[in-house]
Amino acid sequence: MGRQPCCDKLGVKKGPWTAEEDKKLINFILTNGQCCWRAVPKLAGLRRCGKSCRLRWTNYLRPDLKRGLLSEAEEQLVIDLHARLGNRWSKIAARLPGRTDNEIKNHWNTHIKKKLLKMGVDPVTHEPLHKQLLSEEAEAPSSDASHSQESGNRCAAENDSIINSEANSSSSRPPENCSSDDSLLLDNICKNESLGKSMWIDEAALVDESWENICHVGLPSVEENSCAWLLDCQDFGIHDFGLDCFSDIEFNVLNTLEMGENIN
DNA sequence: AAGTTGGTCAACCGCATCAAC
DNA sequence: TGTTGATGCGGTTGACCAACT
Repeated sequence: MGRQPCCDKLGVKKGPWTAEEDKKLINFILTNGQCCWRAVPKLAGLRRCGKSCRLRWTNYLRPDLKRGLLSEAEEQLVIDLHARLGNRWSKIAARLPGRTDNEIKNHWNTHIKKKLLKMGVDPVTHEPLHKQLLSEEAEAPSSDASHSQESGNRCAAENDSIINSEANSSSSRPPENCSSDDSLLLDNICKNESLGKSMWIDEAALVDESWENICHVGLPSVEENSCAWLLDCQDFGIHDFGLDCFSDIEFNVLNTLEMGENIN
């Protein structure tokens, strides 16, 4: 016998989350921590699938999430990482603090893809389109689509080792074999300190760090990302969760939120 | 003003992998 | 050690909104 099913399909609610459901989920996770998603809906009093709860938390409710469009530097980083990793959005997201795989995937499909096409770059292979046309002409016609996918995967596999070795290195020094594109990227990253830091940090460390902030510190320091954090709080209604670690300033923001909720 | 189209993004679906039994 | 469920991930869908006709 294996485990119990994650949720009985009967009576499970689907569709958009209400503010009330969000509150219940946040309250539960802040109180009990992030464990065993199967049990979360029941314990939190939600008629949702555990999977749905996890998704809602990781993609929308996590306090360390950034909001708004990706910056130029972030976008450039996504493009570079996509060239290395392919469509492995979770890996890419792990290197952009405060961004989710879903968010990056959406941004890629709606913005970056078009941008690259406009620039004459194939968003799948990251090769110039004219160059690709020439190589496709030279190849057998049956190998086109599968080839680009395959080469993308191969590229991703090759780059796994690159990325892993980067991650294992605690130094902020770039890899010695980086291309001119990489150098350009690094310039962008260096302009954005937080990005620069995250670029070389191990993924697990990133996750742990963000969770440490929530569980033990309560809030990031005022200097670091205070605006982003306060904006996040607006989405939460954290004052309802019995946390006493917020300053008056933050409560002012939360009052604003409350007004918004009353409208809903 | 009403209808249509296109863009955006939250959420769902299904598959792969891992781990519990 | 095989089976089965949990979890994570990428792909896809659909609701909502703004721009356009």
